Amino acid sequence: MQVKCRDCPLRKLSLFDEMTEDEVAFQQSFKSGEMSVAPHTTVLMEGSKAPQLFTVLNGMGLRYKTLPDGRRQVISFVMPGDFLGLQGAIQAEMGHGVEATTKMRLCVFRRSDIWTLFKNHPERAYDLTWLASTEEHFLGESLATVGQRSAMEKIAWAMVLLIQRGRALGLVNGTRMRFPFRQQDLADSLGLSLVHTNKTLAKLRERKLVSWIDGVINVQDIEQLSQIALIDREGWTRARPLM
Amino acid sequence: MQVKCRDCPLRKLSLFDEMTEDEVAFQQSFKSGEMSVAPHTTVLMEGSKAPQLFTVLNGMGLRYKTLPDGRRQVISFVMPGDFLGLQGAIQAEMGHGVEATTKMRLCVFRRSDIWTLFKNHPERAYDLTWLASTEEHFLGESLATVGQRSAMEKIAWAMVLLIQRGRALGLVNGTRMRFPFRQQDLADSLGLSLVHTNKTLAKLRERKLVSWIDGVINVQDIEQLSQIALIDREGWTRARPLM
DNA sequence: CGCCCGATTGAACTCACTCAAATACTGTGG
DNA sequence: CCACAGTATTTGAGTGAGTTCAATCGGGCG
Repeated sequence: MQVKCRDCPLRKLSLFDEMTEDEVAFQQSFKSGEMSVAPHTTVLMEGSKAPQLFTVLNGMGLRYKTLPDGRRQVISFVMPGDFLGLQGAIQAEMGHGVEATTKMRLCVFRRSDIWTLFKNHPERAYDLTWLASTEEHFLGESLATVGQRSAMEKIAWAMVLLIQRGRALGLVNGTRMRFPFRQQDLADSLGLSLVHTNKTLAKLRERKLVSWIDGVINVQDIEQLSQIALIDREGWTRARPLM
Repeated sequence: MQVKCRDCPLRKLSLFDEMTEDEVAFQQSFKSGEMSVAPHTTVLMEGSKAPQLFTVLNGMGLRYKTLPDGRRQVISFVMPGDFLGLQGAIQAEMGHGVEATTKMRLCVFRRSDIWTLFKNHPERAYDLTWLASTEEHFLGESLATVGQRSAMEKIAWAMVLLIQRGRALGLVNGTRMRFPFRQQDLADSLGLSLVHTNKTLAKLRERKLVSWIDGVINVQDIEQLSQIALIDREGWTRARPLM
């Protein structure tokens, strides 16, 4: 029932780099299985050293960190094509947890094979570094947003980036995208309270810039949203490796 | 006048991994020179694709991102042993800028040699990924701080982490460490205003937990500071690679 | 039907921000 | 050696963006 790497639907997206026959073959051998999880399952635990690495085939989720007193920071939203668990494989342990918000299908790799990859497949090792480095880049953007932007700017920023990402993944229908999270999740990702997030979303809805109703985001005016969010250069549409 | 890698003073610190003869030799061949810069020099420009990579030999600086309207987020403080420019080498361009706050001496590497490294030195390639992944980890921590902690918690958190890092680098004298930044820099790193940063520092000084006067931090009660900051596990004292 | 969870709205509060001005320090030129 | 300008720190006062508390609404499900 498992998808062969050569038939992987994700590879067809222009968002992802072309792969050589050889690379596909190696990737296939690297793959140790698939995993399906129910909504609200913890895929990787904060602080754990998981024996596995994952690539998200479909479904959405989030990465998060919790403070000892329970406050939670959502680090990023997880979408198809995302590679999970690198920190746990390279470092002793994961710096954040990952949970599947919807049901999710994941491609599973053995952590212990990582070294083989570095030893015998330098292009793929390079790709891994690319991924880590890109993640770092994106976290820098998030940090700037959470640290410097106002609530209105934050929400607009998040909406623009989400829709851009969704578009690159073929998840956007016209101006609409499924977004199966709670307002609390968005609030926790931007360092805002739930109430204020709700009120700010209401304002953007009234102004007919973006709505998020019944789990569907509808971006009506991405130009103006980008302007509010102070987004200049184009976000993450560049081709990236797929593991 | 240049330091040979085998004599590199940083390598003597227990903070950094042991290196084999072979690794030292390669590192030496990878090294293309040294660079000294005056205080307040931009080492890497935001959005640029620099042809060089650096390891900081000594001096301090900061990584930052600026919004189109001038607001600035300080991403992290740069200390000796830090590896700079990986994003520019792997991605098309740097996601943040780097400036030397004090005068700084840097070890210079050619960006174009990166591929050789992946091809012929898998252990070092692994180390590079380690660094990127650790940076990501740390940015996650910062994000959680900026997004979730209160001003008092933020400042306490920053002071604890800085002193821990300084200690690992042998920059701490008893409880004191040189910290050649402006309050504005700390404020920009935590998403606080200058004024509030100043007042919060004053409170911590009155309570005799930490003082920061004349460019010197004096941590008087790290226990209580850690408690305020909600820091549980020990920070970054684990051994790391040195490039 | 009743329960639970998430979204929504109103109201009061407060933490952190902005504005403003004084003080302290450093380097420069006369 | 002093005057002056520019920069960083400190302090006070008033304001406001965003928080917290609280209550209601609405849909899905057992």
